[in-house]
Amino acid sequence: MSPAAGIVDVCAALGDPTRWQVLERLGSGPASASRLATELPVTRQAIARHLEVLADCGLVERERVGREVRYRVVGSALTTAARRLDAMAEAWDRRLERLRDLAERE
Amino acid sequence: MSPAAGIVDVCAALGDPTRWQVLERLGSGPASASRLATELPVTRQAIARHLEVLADCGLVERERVGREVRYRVVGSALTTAARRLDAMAEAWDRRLERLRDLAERE
DNA sequence: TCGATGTGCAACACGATTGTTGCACACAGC
DNA sequence: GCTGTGTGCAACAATCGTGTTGCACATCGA
Repeated sequence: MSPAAGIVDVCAALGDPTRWQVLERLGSGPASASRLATELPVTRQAIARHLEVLADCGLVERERVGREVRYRVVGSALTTAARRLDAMAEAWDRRLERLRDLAERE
Repeated sequence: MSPAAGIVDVCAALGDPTRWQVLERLGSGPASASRLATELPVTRQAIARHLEVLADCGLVERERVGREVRYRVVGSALTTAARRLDAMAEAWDRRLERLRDLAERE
């Protein structure tokens, strides 16, 4: 149960401000890379790479619509990540509290 | 309610495998940078910087014990981050579902 | 057919990260 | 006082990440 696999990649993806801008924009409705580029202060190519990162770790989904590629947020991926983090926090808290109890018993 | 402040930094901190090793080790009990360096395959200085990153976003706490500095995991910080992510995921899901309903009504 | 729009790929610049080594300093214990 | 251990700081190398420009190609629509 060590690294919980993809959680590191998800966190790395969420560790960039521009990707948060992309995600929050997609949270209000699907859009293509070109569309996003008109609304955010970065070029389409930069956004395309951010979208690739987000898609690689499952935070967004691609969907071809004619000649354009539309991206949508995958809320469940974020929910899963949140649950994993919460479970780890709880486990750590329990272990440390047990240590504290042991120390105080002597 | 845009970037939720420190969540980006927390995620960035969690986006590095070595920092996960440090966190998981600290999850089994507090330790100093030198101690961690003997258990992980990186130098003390590298670990010290990772600990600084983790401390800056509240994921670990420093505590001086004599001449050494002990670090402990702060589970509540991780829990807070998890709750924020979960809340965002839920908000996005709700908004997208409302969009879907609107589209299907016409 | 032709132009406009959307995408894909490559090269490049630049700063940030990550890791190292080396040295200086503080302090606990002999 | 001296040695060992823990910390702090600085310099350095190498890689990665982010963003840019430029160009080629596909496709929708007039």
